[in-house]
Amino acid sequence: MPELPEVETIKNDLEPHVTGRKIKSVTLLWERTLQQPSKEEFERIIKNQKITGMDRRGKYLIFNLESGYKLIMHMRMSGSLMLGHDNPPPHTRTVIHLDNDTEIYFNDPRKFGKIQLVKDCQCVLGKLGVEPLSDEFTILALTEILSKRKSPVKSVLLDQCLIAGIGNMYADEALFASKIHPTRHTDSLTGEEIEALHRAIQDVLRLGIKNKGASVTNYFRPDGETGTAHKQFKVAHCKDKPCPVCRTPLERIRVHQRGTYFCPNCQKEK
DNA sequence: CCCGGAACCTGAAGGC
DNA sequence: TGCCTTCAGGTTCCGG
Repeated sequence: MPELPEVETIKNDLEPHVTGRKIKSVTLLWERTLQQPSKEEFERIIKNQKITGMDRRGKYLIFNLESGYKLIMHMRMSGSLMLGHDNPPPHTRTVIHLDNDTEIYFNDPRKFGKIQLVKDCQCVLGKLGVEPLSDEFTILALTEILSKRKSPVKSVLLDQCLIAGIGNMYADEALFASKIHPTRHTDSLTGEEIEALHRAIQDVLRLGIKNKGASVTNYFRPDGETGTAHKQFKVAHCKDKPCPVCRTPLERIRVHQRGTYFCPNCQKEK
């Protein structure tokens, strides 16, 4: 499931191959992937657009087009992008044909992924919260974010309106690294714990990017390689393994409707 | 505001 | 082997 480090990796891998290229056309193989505008309008607007660069915001991937339009993608659960020449992998939902005979394949087995073509990003990205690796994400900013909710701390980390880009895996990793139980309510956290959480969020995301993302399920990089971030996960998807710190068997519970991995010894409920 | 649950989907995994 | 059920979790929407 692509989260911030996976999307950042896709962006970094893809950008040098597509910047300056012109989009000849786009083939929609599963039309519901396109959220807006209509198919006809989309195909008309995108034709012959030059890609001037790429950006990421939260878990969204953005292709900047010469006309000012933005092609925005969200991988949701199982989406990935691949580069190739006339060899779309199974579950390819959209093909972007570039002017050098290269093709970008939007591959998405579960069909949850979304593509949008808009003039103004704000209608798509406007509600997103702070970028956790930006200068704006200070300890004070996190303190204010946490004070806005009285829900379990994991729910807050997953709320894209508050902090953009953290998903299930990196939320668990950040909570483990800061020794905070995932169901702890935000109003019970001490200043020290908030400081530790702030650091942990940035650490786990940076490490994820450094390792080119985590390939736990469907995630592949555009060259078909997997990332290696999951190999360094301490708790995410590690049920019944011993805690790397204290050897207590890790547990899996359900928080915010998500499978949540944690160490019952290192991350006490109170 | 907050929470729980359903919907969107398919492939993998587990039970029998 | 094969059918069946359950599970995986990002986002949106809906009801309480």
